[in-house]
Amino acid sequence: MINARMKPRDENKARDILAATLVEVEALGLAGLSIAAVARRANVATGTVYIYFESKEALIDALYLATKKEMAETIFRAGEPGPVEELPVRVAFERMCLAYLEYLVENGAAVVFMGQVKNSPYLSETSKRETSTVTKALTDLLARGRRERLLKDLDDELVLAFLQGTLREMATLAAREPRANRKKRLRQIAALCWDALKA
Amino acid sequence: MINARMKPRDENKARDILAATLVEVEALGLAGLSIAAVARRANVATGTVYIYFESKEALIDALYLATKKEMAETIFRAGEPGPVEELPVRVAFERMCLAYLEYLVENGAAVVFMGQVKNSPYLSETSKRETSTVTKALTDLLARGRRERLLKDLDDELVLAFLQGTLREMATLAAREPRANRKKRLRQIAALCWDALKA
Amino acid sequence: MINARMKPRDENKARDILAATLVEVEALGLAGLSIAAVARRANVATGTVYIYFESKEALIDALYLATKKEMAETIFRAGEPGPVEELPVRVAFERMCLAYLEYLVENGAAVVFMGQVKNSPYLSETSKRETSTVTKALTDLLARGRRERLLKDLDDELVLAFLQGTLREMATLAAREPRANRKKRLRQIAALCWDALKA
Amino acid sequence: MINARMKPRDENKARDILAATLVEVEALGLAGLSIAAVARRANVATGTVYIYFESKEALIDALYLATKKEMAETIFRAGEPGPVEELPVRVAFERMCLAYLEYLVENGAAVVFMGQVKNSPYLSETSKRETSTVTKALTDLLARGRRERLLKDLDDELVLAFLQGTLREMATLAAREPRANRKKRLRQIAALCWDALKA
DNA sequence: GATGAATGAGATTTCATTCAT
DNA sequence: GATGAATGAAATCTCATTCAT
Repeated sequence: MINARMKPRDENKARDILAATLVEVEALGLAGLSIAAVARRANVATGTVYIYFESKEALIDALYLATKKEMAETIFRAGEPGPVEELPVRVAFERMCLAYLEYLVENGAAVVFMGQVKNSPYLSETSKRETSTVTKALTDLLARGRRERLLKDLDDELVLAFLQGTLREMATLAAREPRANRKKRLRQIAALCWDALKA
Repeated sequence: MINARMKPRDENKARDILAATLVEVEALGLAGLSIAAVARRANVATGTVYIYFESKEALIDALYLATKKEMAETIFRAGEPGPVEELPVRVAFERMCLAYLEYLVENGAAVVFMGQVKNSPYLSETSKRETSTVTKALTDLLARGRRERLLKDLDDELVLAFLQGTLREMATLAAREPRANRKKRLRQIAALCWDALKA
Repeated sequence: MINARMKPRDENKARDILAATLVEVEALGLAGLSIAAVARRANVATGTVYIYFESKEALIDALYLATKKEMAETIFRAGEPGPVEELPVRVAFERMCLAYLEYLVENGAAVVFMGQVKNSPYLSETSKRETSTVTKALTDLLARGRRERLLKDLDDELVLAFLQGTLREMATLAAREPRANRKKRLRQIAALCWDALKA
Repeated sequence: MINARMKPRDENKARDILAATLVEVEALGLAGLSIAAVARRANVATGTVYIYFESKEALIDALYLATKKEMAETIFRAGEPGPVEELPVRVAFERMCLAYLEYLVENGAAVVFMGQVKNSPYLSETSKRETSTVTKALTDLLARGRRERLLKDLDDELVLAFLQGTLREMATLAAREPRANRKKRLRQIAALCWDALKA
């Protein structure tokens, strides 16, 4: 028996719409985003978008949360297999940096989207606050690094902002590079970050 | 005697409109920008905006170029008084970082604007390409640093992206800090950058 | 089954909008034409006009072509039933004149519209050139008339311009006449034209 | 002593503005007419137009009356030197037709303007009614022609409309013709008109 | 649920007219 | 009188959202 008010069942369609939104924002920016274009790219009718998302704002909000979560999980999974806590700090740090960089390079659209969405009138206050609990893996590592006198004694907030800014910008650069050089380039970047933060 | 072919009689008005645009974009993002709101904030009639700028696109383009130029000049002036070429590399580097950071902290709106405008449908290709010639002061310094074996042997492009991303992100952080701590915090950041790049 | 790529579902609506445009232009001229007024008269929302016609220019262009086609077909059908080629030249000529005159009298709005639209900034060059192939019926008749030494030896272009100008102007006059006199008046006009052109 | 409320003294400027209006309407139609463009073409400032004409409507109205008057005078002067009344009807008729045709050929812009202005929202009712008293020369001639049994017994109104429509349309045609052929072509047209109207 | 035509509020842009210089 | 920047009402056009099918 299916409840008439149940959530729409076709979860693929919601995914298609979110993906289409990402591509559109990458191409034209948030200011150039129209629901009609999203629907066209997702191969659904305009009205269908409103079955899965209450409004344009809700759509953007949902994409924001989804992207944020995916980013965090990417870093988180960088420790696996095998618990991060047992690796030497430097190795774990480099793994995480590389995982995040690779994610950013492969997902340029996500980078653009997150950049656009901040300071836009669309993002709800709730979503802005929503801090991923998954960054915990990283802050734990930083704490350990400080304890072991390997890292400078800096606020988490500062370090996170540093990594955020650096990696995002440099991933954009690396994405333009030929595939062959890329691995080397990413390692270079990770080394840069370590040098910046090491005691 | 004013040239009959020049439209703007009052250069202040163009400035007012550009300034109003910056404030509006900071508040509502590029997607929330309306010419009516800009005009209201600049204390002119809607139509007046079109006397100074051909279209919304042209307005944004002009603001982009103006902001880019101002940013570059800020770094450039950091060497003065006294030619940068005679300072030790490390001192000159720190001066430039601090000058840029201070500019970014004081001009959060500009940071937001530049972030929004990239990947927007408004920016003309010409403006995107327009590279400030003023970054030369910085690249000269980097070259000197490499020659003196003080800096890592990295592409200018990579280093510029690194500084760009790091400083922008961290300036945003610093802007939220109480005025008292700020100076110290900015120095911390500049040190971070040096450590990242030093040989 | 309707092609997914075709926009107008309701062909009547396109017709309504075209008709409303004609009425508006008759009343206020092309210079007084506003899309809002057209929409109001056609009983649709302003936005709906843009579903059926890309722009104001496209709407006017479409109306121009439709009107031109209708005019040509009116003359063309004057020969039916029974092929024009078998009628005496004079009879066929008079039939065509009368048919065209009657059309013009009944469709004063079309006359006004065509007069306004020429030399307007709205008409595309393509549409201006688009010459109805249907005038062939008339030029065939003129050729036969010349062969039979019934008509003066004049360029088709000159004769067509003569009929065009004369009939349009006089139809406007006839339209103001009481219905009772009209038939007689139209015959008078057709006779005038024959006298002008006969050898 | 000059009255402060006197009419503007520079009559040339008024003429320039009227002439500029004519050219603009010929190029873009009445719907494409803007005061700014008129001013630009007349080499005056926008505001200056309003010194000589109360409003856009008044400007168009004035141009309408001026053009109408000029047209009538052209026909009128065709009889001179020497009173039309003493010439044979046919000769006088041809002279008038040719004079009018030549005027129309030389003044294509006036033809376009008059066509556009009819059925426009700009023309005042007063101006529409204003019938030139100068057409009297022509109607006198027509009356004489009828008395002498040279012309068909038709209403003046009908004949005037006939000539109006025919000559205007054919002048447009003749204007496109090389100068050399033109004289011959105009005679052809005048002959056509005579044949149409002769008894 | 899915569709896409229809809606109309609101955005951009134009332009007749005014007014300070 | 002459100028052209400034005005703001009104036009064109867009697009988030709704709704009949």
